[in-house]
Amino acid sequence: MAPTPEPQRFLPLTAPMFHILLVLSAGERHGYAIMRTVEERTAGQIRLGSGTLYPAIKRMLADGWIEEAGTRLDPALGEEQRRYYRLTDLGRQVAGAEAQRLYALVEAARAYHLLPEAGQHPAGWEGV
Amino acid sequence: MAPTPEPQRFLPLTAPMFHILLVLSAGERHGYAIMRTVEERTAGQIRLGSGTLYPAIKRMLADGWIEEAGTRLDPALGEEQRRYYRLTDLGRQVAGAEAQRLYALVEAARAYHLLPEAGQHPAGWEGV
DNA sequence: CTCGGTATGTCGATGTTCGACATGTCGAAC
DNA sequence: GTTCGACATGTCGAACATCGACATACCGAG
Repeated sequence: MAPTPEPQRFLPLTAPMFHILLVLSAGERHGYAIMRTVEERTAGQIRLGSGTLYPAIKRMLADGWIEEAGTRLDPALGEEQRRYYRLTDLGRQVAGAEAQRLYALVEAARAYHLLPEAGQHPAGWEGV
Repeated sequence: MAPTPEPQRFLPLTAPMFHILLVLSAGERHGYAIMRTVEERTAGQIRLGSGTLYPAIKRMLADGWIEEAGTRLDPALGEEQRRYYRLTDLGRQVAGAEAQRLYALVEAARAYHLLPEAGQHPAGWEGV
């Protein structure tokens, strides 16, 4: 039945790992841009230090969740040493599987009245 | 504005910790019952070993998320050595804050098309 | 009387995060 | 011209949590 039963074996993901997959799902980025985008997206609430980010990238490459999109020599920016990464199919599947896991937890939390009722957005949590 | 001392400072929670809070939010339980309830609730997908559970309980007690509800000598069960725990107000707040954090991540995942559109439940994920 | 389930707990190995440090470039301010 | 902050990548050690295995003990069924 399941064409790809694999991505679940990596769950659960840690928070930093999921945040990285999340920003990469929106497009290619280099390491520093991942940091900044996460910080921006969460209004400064989540900050990835380089000691978290770069080892995480290394593991994701090794596990085939992401691949290098080429070191770009941006013509407008001198010759910067930036390493760009993009999600692989597996990476997107892992991110999707983790998102479904989180979704199920949120539903459970609602059932136990830890959250406002379905459809209602709690104030101040629009985009973390 | 915040009447209580920042439950957010404990976030993010690890998966085992949140599962424990989740089952305790439904009522008092002893350690072994927590294990079995989590396993039951997730159709056997999540299993807490005792090496995860008991140290986690110890930390939660120390941080005031849970409190001992008394060692019960169940009259029908001889004198069993069971330690019951219940959520404190702080524990419920921490669980709620974590649930909101997860909710925001799910919304972000939806915005990035990692999940089916709003309101639709992906098949086979009703209660994990 | 042995086996499986209940019940609590420790131990060591492993893996991840976190903050600090290291290195180097670039443009703007002074 | 040099100092400063932002960009950019990376390593290191300490701290912490999980995980599976092991330890202990009681109980009832077969």
